This record gives sequence, C-alpha cells and structure tokens, in this order.
Amino acid sequence: MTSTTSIATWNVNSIKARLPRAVEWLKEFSPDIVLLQELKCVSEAFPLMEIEDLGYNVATAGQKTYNGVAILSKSPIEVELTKLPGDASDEQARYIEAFTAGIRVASIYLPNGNPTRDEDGNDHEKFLYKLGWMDRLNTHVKGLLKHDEAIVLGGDYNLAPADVDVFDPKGLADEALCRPESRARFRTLMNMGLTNAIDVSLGIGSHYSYWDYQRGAWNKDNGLRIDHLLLSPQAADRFDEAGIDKGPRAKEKASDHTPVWCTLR
DNA sequence: ATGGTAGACCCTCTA
Repeated sequence: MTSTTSIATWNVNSIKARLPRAVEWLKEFSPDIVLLQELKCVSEAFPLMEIEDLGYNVATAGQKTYNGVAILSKSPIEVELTKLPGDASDEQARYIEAFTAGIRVASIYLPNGNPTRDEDGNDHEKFLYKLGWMDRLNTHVKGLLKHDEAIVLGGDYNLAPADVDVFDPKGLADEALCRPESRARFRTLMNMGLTNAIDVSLGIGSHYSYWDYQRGAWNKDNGLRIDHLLLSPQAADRFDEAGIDKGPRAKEKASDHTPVWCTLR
C-alpha cells in the first residue's frame, strides 16, 4: 500500500529498439503509471510479455513505422479513447486515454509540425496539421475538465512553452516547436486551469527533456523542454513532486527523450 | 563546413 501514485511520460523512439533500456528503467524506477510515445510499431508487435512480467497492465494504440502511444499501469486499465476526437480521417496513432488507479490519464504524441513552410513560403501542411491537432486537443480537454476529476495529460507535446525552454531560442524561433501559433494554442490549453508539474517542482529554468541525436546535443546540453505532465485542478490538489530523470538519456542506445515524472498523493 | 544521428524498412520518410 503506497501513499502516492507515480506517473511518468517517456517518448521511447521505438519500443522494440528501446526494450532493454525501458525494462531496466521500469525495474529501477517502477512508476505506477507510464505514458509512452513513439512506439513505432503496431499494437500486435508491442513486447507485451516483457512489460507484463514487470507487473504492468498495458493499453496501446499502435501504428506501423510511425507514432504509436501506450499506457502502462500497475492497476487495471479501462480504455476510454484510442484516438483524439474531432477528425475521423486522422489515421495517426497519437492519443490514448484511460482510467487507471482512480485517475484519468492520456498519453499524447502531439505532431512535430516541421517543416513550417512549403517551397512557396506558405504554411506547410505538416504545420497546419499540428495546429489543427492542437485545436482538437483543446476542444477535447475543455470537455474533460467539466468532469471535475483528477486528470493527468502527459506526453511529447513537441512544444517548448517559452524561450527559456530552448537552448537556442533565436536559432530555433521558426521551428514548429517554438512558433507563436503553436505556443498560443498551448497557452489556451494551460489557461483552462491545468498545472505543468515541472513548473511547480523545478520553477522557471532550462529543464530539458529532449536532446537531438545530432551535433553532440546531449554532451553540449543543447536540449528542449517538450515533454510535459499537465494536471487538472483535482490532480494538482494532490500534487507531491515532479522531476526529469536524465539517466536514460546518458546511456548507450538511448532515446532522444528522457522520462519526466510526477507523484500524486 | 548548408553538415550531423537514429529508427523503420525496402529507399525514403520522420524526427
């Protein structure tokens, strides 16, 4: 019987390629709930036995080659949604929502959105897809918050909320992760009354969760904060602490993201 | 120096 529930989010960049890293981290940290992104495999190919052997129930929304999200929990999982509402034609596996351990959780893999411009200098379709997806997320979350329940919306938001969250704000100003149109939509989401767990525990600072594989970004600490755990008011009332576990990023065969976690009383 | 790395997978796309 534990007095707190620990929840982590981690973009693993292929669950199959990352399985040894994921298993060792789950054994060491043993979060009660884990939100995974970028499985890069169909649900049938998820390494179910290896994860279940660690004491987790598993719910997945997979896709071949790209995207794919999952929820792991030591408690039973009741899946609510396996895609974000608002566009029936959207085939990308970027959202799964469930009840577990008395909490509504979602694992979110928000579209990257780059490149932002096409060859004519107009908004690229990938950027417009990101903005549309964020609008859909905001609409959905607005409805969720009417339930007055503990909700944790975690994942790779592909969004750096402010310049302090980016190692080179000027150089990356035109990235979809930093563009004002993206940040405005994220602010709309936060202004619904959500709490960013890392803001509360670590305050304003360069608390990165992602470092590019290229140009020695990890060794130079050229990172971005784009992975977030957002809490509804009822979850924030139970907030205990949060952190970023940089350990997995330093290892061989690492994901380019590292886990972000929080605990609720 | 217009680069570089990683993963899936069939060769180029996504990040």
